[in-house]
Amino acid sequence: MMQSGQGAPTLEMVATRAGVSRATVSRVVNGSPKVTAEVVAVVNEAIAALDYVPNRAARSLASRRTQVIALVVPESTARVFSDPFFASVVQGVALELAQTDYTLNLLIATEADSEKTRRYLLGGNVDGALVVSHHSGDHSYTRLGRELPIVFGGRPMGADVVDSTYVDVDNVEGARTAARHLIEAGRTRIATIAGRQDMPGGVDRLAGWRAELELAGLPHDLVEVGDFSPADGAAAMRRLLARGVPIDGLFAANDQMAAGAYSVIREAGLTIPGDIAVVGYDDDRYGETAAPPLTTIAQSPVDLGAEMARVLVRRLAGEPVERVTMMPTRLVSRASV
Amino acid sequence: MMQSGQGAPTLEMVATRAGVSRATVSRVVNGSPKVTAEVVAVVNEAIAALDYVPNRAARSLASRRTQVIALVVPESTARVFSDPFFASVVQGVALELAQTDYTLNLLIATEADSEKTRRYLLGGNVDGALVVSHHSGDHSYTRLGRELPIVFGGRPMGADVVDSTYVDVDNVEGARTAARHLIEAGRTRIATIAGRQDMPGGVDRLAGWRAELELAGLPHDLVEVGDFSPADGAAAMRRLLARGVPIDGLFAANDQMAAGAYSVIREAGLTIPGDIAVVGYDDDRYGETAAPPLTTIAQSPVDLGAEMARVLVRRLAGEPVERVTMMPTRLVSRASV
DNA sequence: TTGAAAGCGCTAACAT
DNA sequence: ATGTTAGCGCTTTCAA
Repeated sequence: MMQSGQGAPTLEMVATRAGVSRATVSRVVNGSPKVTAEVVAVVNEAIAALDYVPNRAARSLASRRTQVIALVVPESTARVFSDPFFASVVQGVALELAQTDYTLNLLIATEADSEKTRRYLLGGNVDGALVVSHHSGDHSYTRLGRELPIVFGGRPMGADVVDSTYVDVDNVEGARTAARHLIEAGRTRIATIAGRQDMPGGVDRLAGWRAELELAGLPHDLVEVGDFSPADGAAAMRRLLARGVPIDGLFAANDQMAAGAYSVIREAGLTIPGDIAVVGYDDDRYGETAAPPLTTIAQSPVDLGAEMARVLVRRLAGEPVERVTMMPTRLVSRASV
Repeated sequence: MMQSGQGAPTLEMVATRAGVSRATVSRVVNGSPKVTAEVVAVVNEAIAALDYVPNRAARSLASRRTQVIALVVPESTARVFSDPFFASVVQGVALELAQTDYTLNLLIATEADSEKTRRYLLGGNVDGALVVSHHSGDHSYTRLGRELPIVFGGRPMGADVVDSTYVDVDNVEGARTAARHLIEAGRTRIATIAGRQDMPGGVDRLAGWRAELELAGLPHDLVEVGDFSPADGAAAMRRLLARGVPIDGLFAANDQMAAGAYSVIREAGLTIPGDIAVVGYDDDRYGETAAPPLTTIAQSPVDLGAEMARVLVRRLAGEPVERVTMMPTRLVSRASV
């Protein structure tokens, strides 16, 4: 099935054909500066003629570098993997890494064999790792940061946060913007459907909402928590309405929960934004066609992923990197406010 | 923890500690049947004691197998990567592969350097590849099937289809089920918002819808095509309504377009299912909380991904595999019909 | 059933 | 600036 000739051409074959030593070919392949331009040309010609591609395994074995970066998605996150946010982060990482010499190793880390994942990562199989959105529970990955270069996506929650490198969307600022928008629209009884409080995004968005309401001297006790799913958003909205107190504004910690809230608001015979103005978070594609179109806080998960990859690659190259990178958010104003 | 002094423990260290040769340790690690149970035990003890993890590069170099499977997502697909369907397929693949000795190499293949991708795949970097949903345009991958074991996700559209191995959801049957459901509900003027006709899913779902209407002796000319996005679904619905002919049933080729159609139907002052009964496809999480909840055709993209991985792994193991595997679909009946 | 020995294709000192 | 020479850690005949 695999043969197109007699096996792949080796560096040695290139050397022979170019009339130089293997070491020289290796230098050319790795872009060493100390090779004559003429020699480089001859070698490259031979490489092209033979359609030579370096053997990763051999290269890795000899150099003790794998050129592999693992993208670890904890299973708990994978459960909401169908959430476009995570999918896009993965996409961003893949696209960025494609520009480099690194290969992407996608790992769904089930909690069952987290030890296996640990072993794998520390077993010299990868040069570094990218870990997306993990909860306060799995400190294992924050710990790993001491033995393997790791860049987290989203602020890690744990004891070792102080010396972890991470890239995050500015959840606090995004939530403040959302709350401010509601306040500027004249709303005074603003509720929020917060996200899981064991996830940084859940905590930070709630904190931002609260901070802005406090600043405006408005009450900030209309809080219900959901798990980021539409169904839970609907349930939270139901609880909010059941409190029997008036509500004229709502900030949902993500668009999926906002979608759930929409249906409950409608069921209750209330209008959006007439009775309740709504702001979501994430700007996933459904908000656009919702009725009314959802005002939301946009971030670019693809950019987040790409930035994580960039930071790790720079760090692997020995360059100094900032420990924290914040990705900006922006308000997408539509008809729900 | 880590052995003092040098880096990771090597097979040789295990051999020394267990008092056997490196060859024997290798056999144990690879599960060779011809090693005494006692020896196996001793070796495994040493492995555990040293926290030994085989070095992939060395293993790969010596065995001439990479133990790497590439998951290729054409960029055109990645654009709709935020579509939960693809994200879930990726998840399924990752979970399945985690059960094996294979490593997942995720590749977003940009059309710009498709040649680079080709080289990479044929350069001995992977043992096999999984390719998801590609269009009629990129025959490159169907061709690759001759030189590298490949399993496609979704029926490949191209000249070499006949000798490609693929796993697909049964789009034709799913669409027939949707149409039948609408017919059984007494609808007689059933329209469809078909998906892109350069994608197998688009073609097959349209064909299934048409076949079922023909069978029932109903007209099947109410067709508009969308690109699977909510926005395009809305546009298609607008065109359908603009025809000025009565419509009492709608089959959307995916839930995202159904979501778009919903908003247009509402805008037009029509009710669901009163005026128009709607059936979607994919059962993504929004359908549940739509108003009214969307009746749809469910497939399991995670299972699809897992099955693709399973088929490829079996094939790499030299076992005979079925060229075509069809994953079942099922009707999820909610309030939109 | 086990061991000895010869590489797998490449990089990295160290020489020249 | 280029070549020589050892390995990197493992699998795999081939013998014993």
